[in-house]
Order: sequence, then C-alpha cells, then structure tokens
Amino acid sequence: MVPTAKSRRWEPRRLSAVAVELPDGVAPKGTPGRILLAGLRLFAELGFHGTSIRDLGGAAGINSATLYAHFPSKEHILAELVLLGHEEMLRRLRRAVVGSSADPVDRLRALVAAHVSVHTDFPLLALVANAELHALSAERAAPALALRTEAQELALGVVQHGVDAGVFHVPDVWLATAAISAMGVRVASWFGAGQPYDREQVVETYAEFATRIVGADGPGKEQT
Amino acid sequence: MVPTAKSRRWEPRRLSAVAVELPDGVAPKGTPGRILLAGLRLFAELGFHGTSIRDLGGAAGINSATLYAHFPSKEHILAELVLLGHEEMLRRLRRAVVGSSADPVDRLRALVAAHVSVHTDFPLLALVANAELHALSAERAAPALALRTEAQELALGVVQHGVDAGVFHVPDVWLATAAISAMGVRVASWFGAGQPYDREQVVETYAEFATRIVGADGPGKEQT
DNA sequence: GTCTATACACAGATAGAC
DNA sequence: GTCTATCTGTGTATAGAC
Repeated sequence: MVPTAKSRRWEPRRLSAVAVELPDGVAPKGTPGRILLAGLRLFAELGFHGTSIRDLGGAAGINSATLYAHFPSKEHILAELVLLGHEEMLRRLRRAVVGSSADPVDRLRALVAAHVSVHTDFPLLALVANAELHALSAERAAPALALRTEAQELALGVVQHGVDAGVFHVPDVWLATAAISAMGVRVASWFGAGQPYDREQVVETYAEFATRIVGADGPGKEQT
Repeated sequence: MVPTAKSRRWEPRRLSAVAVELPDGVAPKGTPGRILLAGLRLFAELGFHGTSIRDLGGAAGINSATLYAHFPSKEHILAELVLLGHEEMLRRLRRAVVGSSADPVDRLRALVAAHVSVHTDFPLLALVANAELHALSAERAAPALALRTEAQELALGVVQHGVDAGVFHVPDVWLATAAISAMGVRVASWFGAGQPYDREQVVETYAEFATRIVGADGPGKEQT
C-alpha cells in the first residue's frame, strides 16, 4: 500500500492556504513552468519520494510521459527547484547587505528582513529547497549547497561585524547566527496557514528578535 | 531509477556522527527494538518514502518479511517512532515547568533547556518526529499531534506568564514562542555533525537567547 | 510536443515451511 | 520468530505514432 497523492486526504502543512508560485522572471514559461509549479506544490506536500511522475503530470495537466520532453528525470525537476530557491535567497540577502548602512544594527535588521521575507513570500520554495535537498544526489545538490555556504558566511559576517564594532554582545557568533537563521527558516512552515499575521508584522518582529539575540539593545549582555 | 539506501553514497545530514538511540526505558527490547532503531536511522537519513522495507530489514539484521511479525506495516514503525518522540518531548517540557520556580525567567530558562536538550540528546528522533510526521495518515498522526498541541500550549503559557507578570516585553506572544521554539527545533539538524559545541554550551546559550527574545534583561523592549 | 502503450525494476505485503 | 518464495501494484522511464 504505497500512499499516493490521490489516496492522501489529510494535509498537515495546509498548503492550500499558500500560493503556489515562483519568483518573477526566473521561472520558465509554458509547460516547463507548469511542471515546476506542480513539483513545487507536490514535493512540498508529499515529499520528493512521496510524489510520482504520474502525480506530477496530472498536476501539470499533461501525461507523465510528456515530462521527459522537458526534463531528463524527476530528480532534475527537484534540482531545478532547489537551485531556484537558493538563488533567490542568496540574491535577496546580498541585496540587503549591500543596501544597508555600515551600522551593525541596521545591517542585521536588513539581513533578517530579507531572510524572513523570502520565507513569507515563497514558503513552498523555501520548504522544498530546505527539506527535500537530501533527495538529490551529491552531484546535483552541489550547486545549491555552494550557494548555501555563501549565504551562511554572509550571515556570520554580519553578526561578526557587530561584535567587532562592540555593538553586539553574544556568547558565540556561530550559535547566535544559527539561532537567528532558525527563526526565519521555520516561518515557511506556518506562514499563511490560517495565521493572523501579515508579512510586514512577521518581518518587523523577527528583525527585533534578532537584535535582541545579539544583545544590541544595551550593554551587559555577555554570558556570565 | 529509484534511489535506494544502497545506491546512496552521500549523506547531507551526516548522521554517522550522531548516536542512533532512543530514550531509556521506552524502547522495546529484542527484535522490535532493533527494527525501531533501524527505522530511526533510515527514516532520518532517507525519509520514510525513501526507505524500503528491505532497507529496514537489512539494517535490523533480519529478513524484510520478519518485520511483519512485529509491526503490521511500515507505516506503523514510523508511527511508533513519531509517538515516542512526541512523548519524550512533552514529558521533559512538563517536568521542566513543574520543577521550576514561579519566576518567569527561571521557568522560561528551564523550558528552553528541556526543549533544546531533547534535540541534542535525540537528534534523530526529533528529526523523524518533526520531518516525517507528514507521511502518516491522519488517523495515525493524531496521537502525536495531540501531544504537540499540548506542548505548544505549555510553551505559550510560559511566555504569557512572564508577560502577565510584567517581566517579559514582547510585540506578540505567539511570535515570540514560535521564534524560541524554532531555535531549538533546528538544533537537531546540526548538533553533533562535526560541530565543536557540547550539550551544556548549546543549552545554556539558547536559554540566554530566549530570555533576550522576551526582553527579560531589562525594560524598554517593546516594539515601537 | 503530446499522446498511447509498454518495458522492467522495485515497492509493500503475504503464504507457508521450518 | 525467522526464513524462502512469491504475489501484485506501482514506480521511473522509453518507444513510437500523431
């Protein structure tokens, strides 16, 4: 009894409340685009291994065999989505840092706002990029992992910048960065699913939490 | 080309660095226990749908057919692990709250210490309980979801307690609780995987971050 | 580009001997 | 309880017509 999209009635992630879409300008048009949107929804909902190529074809409005006229394999569809997700993330984080002032608090707030807003704007893409990357072979995961490393170093640099300036006071830079990152990543799991919060409220609140985590609101926050 | 445990060479979660174990006293002995440990490792590594019953039997040292002498289906194995994970979590959170003083900061620190330490002590169990629950039918996921709801309400209560006492100052209780919870949940994804931090360091640091998030270190933390 | 039809491996699960 | 052997459905992917 292999569960399929058809037999599954229950949706723990409540994706129906979330728009199925990709960042403007980066998604292909026509059938390849519809295939990617189908993968976005189904991989987020059922997971890569829980989605069959017949599920994908059905959701894209084509026969499953037609998928192979556009992608060499099911795994290539996931790889494309995972890469798009990581590219959008890194693009926004870079833009935030470059566009911010040298003030450590401003820069951190800009970084966190960008990070959180990617998860509110494209929760499905963030979910697939994070939770389904493990289903890719090492070879096909590598491009996304390289972008992920860059994003992590960017974030670490922002926190370290504040520490060096004497504005941030944290027990450990890596742990503080991990904590701030974790807040944002989880947003994709609940945003839009019947929650009362809008995008700006979440972004602003989490930016505030990040400044609190790094102890930027005042002195004397070092761990004793 | 269905990827299987045998053909997979790459391990993004680096589970080899993490002990495969269940909480003392709650795991069955003998073959059922070995089956659960096999499921713990493989479901965390490959996901429920990425793991075959032959993978499970091989990891447990038995023929795949023998699985059915102990569990009615593959899904029942996952259901048991997911339930064990949620039970352990709720048990520890309750113990922490009951054993803490009425002081809001003490109570929050105890709660976060318990939450984080579950993820450092049993990272695989936490990973499976969180990331693979979606593979269960509604019927079999229900018991764990009920425990999850209780745990969430427990955490919300602890934060609300501090707000009511005038000790915590947060823009929103639910968002603050979600942020604190997110920090802990993510620990399971990296703890032990070649990181230099030990259990106590992570627990203590994240407890400190939680008190900062709720603005308990001083006045004037309200969102403006 | 899209379809129908199909190849062939593997999935979950069962029967029955020991 | 554990095994060997096997059933049956589904999986990914391909061939070839339109």
